[in-house]
Amino acid sequence: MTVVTRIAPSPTGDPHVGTAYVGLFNYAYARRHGGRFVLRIEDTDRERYQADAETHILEMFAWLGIAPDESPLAGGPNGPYKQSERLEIYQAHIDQLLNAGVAYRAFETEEELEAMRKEQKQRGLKLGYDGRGRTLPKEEQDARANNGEPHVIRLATPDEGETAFDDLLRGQIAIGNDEIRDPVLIKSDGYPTYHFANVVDDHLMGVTHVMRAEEWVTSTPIHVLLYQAFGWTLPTFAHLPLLRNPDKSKISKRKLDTSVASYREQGILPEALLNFLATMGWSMPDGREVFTLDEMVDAFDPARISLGGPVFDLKKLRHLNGVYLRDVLDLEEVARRVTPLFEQAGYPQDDPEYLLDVVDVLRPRAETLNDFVDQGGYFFVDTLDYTDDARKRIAGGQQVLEDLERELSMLDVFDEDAIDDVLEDYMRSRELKKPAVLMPLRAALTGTTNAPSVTDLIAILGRSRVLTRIGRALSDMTSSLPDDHPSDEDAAETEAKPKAKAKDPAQGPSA
RNA sequence: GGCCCCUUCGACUAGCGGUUAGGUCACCACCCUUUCAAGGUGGCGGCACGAGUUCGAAUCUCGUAGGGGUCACCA
Repeated sequence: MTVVTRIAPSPTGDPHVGTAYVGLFNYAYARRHGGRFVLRIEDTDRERYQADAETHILEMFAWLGIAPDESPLAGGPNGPYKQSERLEIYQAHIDQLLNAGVAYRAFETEEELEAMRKEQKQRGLKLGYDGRGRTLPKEEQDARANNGEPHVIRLATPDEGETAFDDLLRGQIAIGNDEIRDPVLIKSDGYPTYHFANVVDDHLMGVTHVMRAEEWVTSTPIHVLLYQAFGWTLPTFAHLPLLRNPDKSKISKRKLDTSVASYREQGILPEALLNFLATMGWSMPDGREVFTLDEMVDAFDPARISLGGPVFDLKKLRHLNGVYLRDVLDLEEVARRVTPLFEQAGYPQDDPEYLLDVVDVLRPRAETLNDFVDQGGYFFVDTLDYTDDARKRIAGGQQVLEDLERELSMLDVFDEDAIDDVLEDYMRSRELKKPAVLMPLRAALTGTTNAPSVTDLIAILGRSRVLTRIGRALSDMTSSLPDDHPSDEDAAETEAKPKAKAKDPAQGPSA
């Protein structure tokens, strides 16, 4: 029997990391066993339905590189893959249960149900539907339904005994039948509930392994009862641990960023997100913590899933992302991915070799793709903004800058050795320490004090840019003497940028 | 609260009767160093508790505690 797994997200909002997580494990299991992975849209809640959510879910999986074998987009032999398009199927199946007397139509109004709960609370009884509608004769049920009276269809569940199932990860789980109230199968709007639709669809789509989040454990007996009512064989159930907020509660967007699109926008790589998610509850047999999707597939064994709810740790995700940026992806690939980001930020890219050099030198400092843009914009502008610190360094090193502007202008070959020689000679001849020379230079070249090696900067920027930037830093300083007050260092910090900007136009004509 | 699941460093985890309880992130220190990183070295830190089984328990059993989930015409 070929393995069939599925992910069944409901289109109710931004695609969730939990969906990606469960999808990943289902995908890995199916692939590992040469089976099929199905994506089914569970859009039976018309209240929470969001029109564009389905597209976003599909896009998310595409971005992650998790390709379903069957989906609304890919199609497949078991479609349609949207529950809203399968209403006739549910209709036919509910009729079976109705005719068999396993399900019944219930006509209680919301007020009635509320009153029932209230009374249960007062009398200290168990909360939940008490099965009062079961006694209504079938003829009467049908008559009232034919009359157009709103109603739901419920499953008549046993009152005694217990319903058990085997969980692949947890062993046998048994729940008393008195815990299972007659659950609604078909809502009054005619749409099926999750309980009903997922059982019917999983069976019809040939799903062999239901791997889903732990929150479903206690309602699994309902599903078991349904499988039994239809006379279908049970799939294997595997309830995955729930991703957690830092406070250990079930992951939620109130406490954590749960949107996959948001991580994408922050410059997180799909490979890194997947790798991170994979380590939430699962581990490689050899202990490796950095591995690809394919490597996970090859090694995937549910027996290695640990059941404690893993806390979603942003810091670790970011670190892993950094590892991918500098150790896993090659330079060209990183450059390729960062190109559109630079362009969106207003730094058109027309020199691939230059970009490669820039990425190479920025890489050790980047945790996300966005870091390249945030930290490396100065490579691509003609007019720099200077931070407050940078201005101080420039102001304190004017002589150095003047000297080096001259020295460098006489240099023919701008390679690292030659640059180093110039700098070394200069420092030696003036008996200056490295920081005294390099920091003003770094500030003049980048507008900031946090940047790569000065030698690298000079080599990458090249003669023309280097001389222009030094010259501009010098003229900028001489025309802004008031900035040199050494006393108001901290207070001026937030003003630094606007000030620098305000002054630029004044120097502008040459640019 | 009832029911169900879970429990190894702060976080993610390895371990599946005999280990000085290992690794990763974070944190700290040192090294490297030209700033910021990256990198290197070292450190801090854990088997929730109590019984039992056993020659021997992080590993098996049972209790207790703690955490989580679930009790909808949402999934």
